Amino acid sequence: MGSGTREELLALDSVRLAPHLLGALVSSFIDGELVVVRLTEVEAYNGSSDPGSHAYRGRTPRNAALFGPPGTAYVYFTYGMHHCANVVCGSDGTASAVLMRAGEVLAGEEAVRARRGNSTAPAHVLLSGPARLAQGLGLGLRQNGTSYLRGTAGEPGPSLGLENLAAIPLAHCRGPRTGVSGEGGGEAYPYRYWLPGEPSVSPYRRAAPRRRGT
DNA sequence: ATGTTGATCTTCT
DNA sequence: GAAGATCAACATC
Repeated sequence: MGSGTREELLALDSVRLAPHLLGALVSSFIDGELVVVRLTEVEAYNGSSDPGSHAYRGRTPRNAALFGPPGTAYVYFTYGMHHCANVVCGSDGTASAVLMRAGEVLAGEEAVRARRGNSTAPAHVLLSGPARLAQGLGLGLRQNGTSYLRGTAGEPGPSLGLENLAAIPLAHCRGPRTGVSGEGGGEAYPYRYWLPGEPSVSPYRRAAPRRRGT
């Protein structure tokens, strides 16, 4: 039996790891700003066997970081303007990952507000959504492929952290993933996990097909 | 509170 | 050419 160390937990596949990430602390030290966030909502994506995963159709230049070792950050650019960030997990090469969807600011709220361009909104909406969370943490393609596991211990320069994973998951809920349409959506893949009663958890929205542009 | 739409661009078909 | 692991603004109730 594992004793629940961070490395042991990150070696689990995404669906098993996800609940252990609820309540965990993600930190970034980027552009001289330290931000610490407590995760309240995540979604699991299970690699090549999961129609909702970016790795479902194999490895591409964009998703290469998904195939890296556990603890790798997979950050991607989408909708022409947003970034979203994952924690890669499972056996090396399985492309299993957990998307960070929402969190609560514990430190660095000023930096988060500056990055989000929002000095007035209530704190709980600042990091409510995957693109908001990534933006608040300052995550972009520069962090894609870097590791959450290398603490900086004196090293200058950008770095990420991931601490305080739950050895025993906190009480949580789960349900269908947000924003995933087609086969990977709906009740067939109830891989969204969240902490009940957290104001930062975004309401569930079924993936809505967009109307064709002109 | 809930629903609709434009923005904007990379990736894959 | 179309869709996409989204968000913010706006319309309507």
